[in-house]
Amino acid sequence: MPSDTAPSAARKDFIREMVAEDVAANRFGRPVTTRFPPEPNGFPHIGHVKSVCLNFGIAREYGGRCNLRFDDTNPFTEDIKYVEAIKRDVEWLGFTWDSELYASDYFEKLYEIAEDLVKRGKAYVDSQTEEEIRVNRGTVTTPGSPGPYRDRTPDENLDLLRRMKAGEFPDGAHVLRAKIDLAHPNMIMRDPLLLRIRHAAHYRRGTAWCLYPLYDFAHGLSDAIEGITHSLCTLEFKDNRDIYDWLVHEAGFERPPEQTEFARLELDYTVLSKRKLLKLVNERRVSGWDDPRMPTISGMRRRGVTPEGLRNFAEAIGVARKPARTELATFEHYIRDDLNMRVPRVMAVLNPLKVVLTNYPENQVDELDASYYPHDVPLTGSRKVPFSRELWIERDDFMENPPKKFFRLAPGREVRLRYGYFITCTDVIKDASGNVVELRCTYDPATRGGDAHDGRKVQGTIHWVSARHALDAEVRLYDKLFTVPDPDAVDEGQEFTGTLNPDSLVVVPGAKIEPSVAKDPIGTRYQFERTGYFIGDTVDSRPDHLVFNRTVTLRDSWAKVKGGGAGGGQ
RNA sequence: UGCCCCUUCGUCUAAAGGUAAGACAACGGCCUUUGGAGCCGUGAAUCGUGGUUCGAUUCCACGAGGGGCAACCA
Repeated sequence: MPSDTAPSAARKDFIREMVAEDVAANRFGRPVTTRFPPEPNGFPHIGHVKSVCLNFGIAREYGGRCNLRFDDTNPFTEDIKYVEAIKRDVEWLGFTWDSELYASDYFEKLYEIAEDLVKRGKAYVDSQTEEEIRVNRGTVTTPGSPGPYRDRTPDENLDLLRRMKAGEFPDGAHVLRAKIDLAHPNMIMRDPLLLRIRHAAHYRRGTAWCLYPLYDFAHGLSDAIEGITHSLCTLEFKDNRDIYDWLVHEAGFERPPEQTEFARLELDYTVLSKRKLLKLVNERRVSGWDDPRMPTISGMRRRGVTPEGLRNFAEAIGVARKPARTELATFEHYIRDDLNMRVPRVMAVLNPLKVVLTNYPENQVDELDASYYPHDVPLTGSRKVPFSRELWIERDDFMENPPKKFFRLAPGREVRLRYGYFITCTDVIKDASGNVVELRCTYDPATRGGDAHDGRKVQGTIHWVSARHALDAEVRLYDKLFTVPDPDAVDEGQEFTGTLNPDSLVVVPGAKIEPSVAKDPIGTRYQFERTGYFIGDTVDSRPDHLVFNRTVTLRDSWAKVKGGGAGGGQ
């Protein structure tokens, strides 16, 4: 194992502390074994990243194993396409599972355990309606009461159970319940349901099997069957731990897994419930599960986020028992931090303003050297960028009446064109309604490459592209999907979709980009100098119609100086 | 209203009875052919009240606040 994956002595989270102690004591008598247990009913998202990094990370750090197990116990909601998405995304994140397993493969084993429970009087077949079961469970403040079927004999229960399995009864006619205590202070323990009848097509089991285990019955026992040592799950399963322990004990497992709960990820301006994400997809609020605005792994991948950036983020936020909400700035920081060190810089003008260099020869073209990386990124490489008499610059980089701290182009002012020449604005051309439509500038031939050999200073450096050589591009500027930090916290009767951000996607159809990108494969990541990080869209970009997605903006300290809104963009 | 869990800078996470630390964010400066990056610096927290102790963020009690649980979902 490489030393850099070894658990560091300091700053271990409470789960790693526990695992380290268990390893030292050889508590389980087997290697550390964890699992990532998604239900295949949706695409995995940034919240799953936290869990994946935790489970696979711990297995790697302690020389153990981590399984990928699909908790596929509900035929109504699950689909093979989600299995495929989950596998692809976990691999893309950089993890390899030791075994690929399915709870649906344990249905027979689970059934055997169910028969055993019945024979020992620990479980019974209940034939109340769903409504009756709910009513007789009581409430948080009042105890439940036993239903009329609770005292059926083991023989009677066994007969019924076998006939349930044989498919003799319709959905909902009977359920198998653990016989524990209808007045238990923990609601979960009030005779929890174990098996229910579902005459439905399961994506793996087809229609041959009709007895589906519920989460509580399937999860802990699946863990135990697989020899899991540390079963890590989110806080809302804390109360379920009682039934987890009860079942693995009743099933007779030696040194069963131990469940430990941690706080799930909550991210500002983001929704992470699969139900809500599905709704966004179904109602076409987004283009699909992989819409770059989605917090799904596939959406973030299409947006240009890297696996390393995601992993660094997951490590940075840590793991604890306190429910916690992370600021978007934290996420963006780790994404930028990773991109900064790896992607080439190119020049693209999103909102073009024409510049004519009046002292530059009409048909001359200069090929300028431009490094792909700034001085402080330890990567090398460069390309040639064509320079000519007519250029595009960013409209925001010119102001006719600039305020005090504006360092860019203005009438009479000199700026540096990145990797090009110093230019000075001599004339401002306007249309009939007074809009600036073109600038006339002069360039200084002695400043080729951007160096003033006489020691002259300019305050600003701006990006540009040669008008004649520029490629047209569509640029998609993505911003946060919601306008409020906690879109889940809507008033009673309100839909969370009411806080969707109408400007979460701004399409810029007429961007101009330097020609060097034509040779790069679709899906190449760049920094557009002074603008942000972008990626060629893997779905819609074509050589004759380039499309770039903004991954994240650069930090924009000018936006703060200027006042006004900060540079947007998750 | 019953049971359970949680509470440390604005945010996230450390400190296992002994100087409250780091990251993100903020602010100031330096540097800069990206108003990027980097570097340096500043401000910023133990929910409250008691108790145990030489000493409490840590242990205990009570209170307050937040969260979870009453699906044939997971």
